[in-house]
Amino acid sequence: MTPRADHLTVEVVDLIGTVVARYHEEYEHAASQHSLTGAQARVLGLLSAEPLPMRRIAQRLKCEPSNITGIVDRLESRGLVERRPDPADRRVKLAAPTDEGRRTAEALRGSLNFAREPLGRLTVTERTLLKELLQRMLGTAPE
Amino acid sequence: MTPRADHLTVEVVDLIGTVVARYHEEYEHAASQHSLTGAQARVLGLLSAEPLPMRRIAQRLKCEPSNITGIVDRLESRGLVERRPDPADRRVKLAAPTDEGRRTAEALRGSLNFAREPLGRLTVTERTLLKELLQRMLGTAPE
DNA sequence: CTGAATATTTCATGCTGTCAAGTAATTGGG
DNA sequence: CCCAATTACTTGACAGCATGAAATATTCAG
Repeated sequence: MTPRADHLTVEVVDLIGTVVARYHEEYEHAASQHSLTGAQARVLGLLSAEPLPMRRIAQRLKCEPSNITGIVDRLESRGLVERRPDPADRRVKLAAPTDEGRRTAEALRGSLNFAREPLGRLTVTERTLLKELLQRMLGTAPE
Repeated sequence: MTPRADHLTVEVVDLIGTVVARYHEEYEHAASQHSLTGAQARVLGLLSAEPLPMRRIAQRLKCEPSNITGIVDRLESRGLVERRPDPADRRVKLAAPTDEGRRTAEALRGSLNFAREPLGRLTVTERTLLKELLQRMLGTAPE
């Protein structure tokens, strides 16, 4: 049942590997345009949607909370993020973007041209098809 | 012409982001099963296909050659890789896997189950379709 | 109220990555 | 032929990411 190492599957995995490499490359490049590292850009992007406790950030990024301390430190020292107390729990610190942080996050989204360049080669029908295939692959399809 | 930020494209980019995250996670996990880091596993995988000069490895991984020195140092200190002189050019050192390195690389490929798990949800027809879409997207399609 | 659990930070450590400088070997123009 | 430029690799210094263990402050449960 499970495709072991048949030729087709190997080809697809290879292609996905290429997509992964290309995506990373562009993400890092977009981040460095704004003097940010990839990790910093990811955290800033997360926070621009919604302020989060340090712990939650770590869960989203699947890393240790102690790691987030440093990343938020660097973002904070650039004035892109600030730590706010959580009124509901004094142990918790909420990381929230500043106005400049929000602007940077917005600019970051704009300069991530992975969306435009490779996907621009596909028609709307093809993009729809690709979406459905990826959803099924990831098990996020609505059945 | 280019899809700017339409809903469909954003969805597809999001899905690709999820694929990228999942792929990385599984790759790192497979590597750590063998006490290797992701970078070490990537280099070992490259070399298991064919011994390469340090410079070529750096080009493939898109990083500085001085970085490769350290990674190959660590692989060499574990007996997975050895440096050999290039008979044609005495400046060049070829990094080649040892027997154990080849065995580790083989085991690594086997334990990378990204191929089996998510792709297993797709039929052969769907995998073929996905392959073609990715090829077109990456501009590697045969036309 | 006390002890366990939780949220964050700090510290030590290792790996990845960059850059600049240094060594060794090759190559090409005069 | 020879010397200057180039190329391949290494080294050292430094920043960032990531982990794990220990410390602090706070909450929570019994």
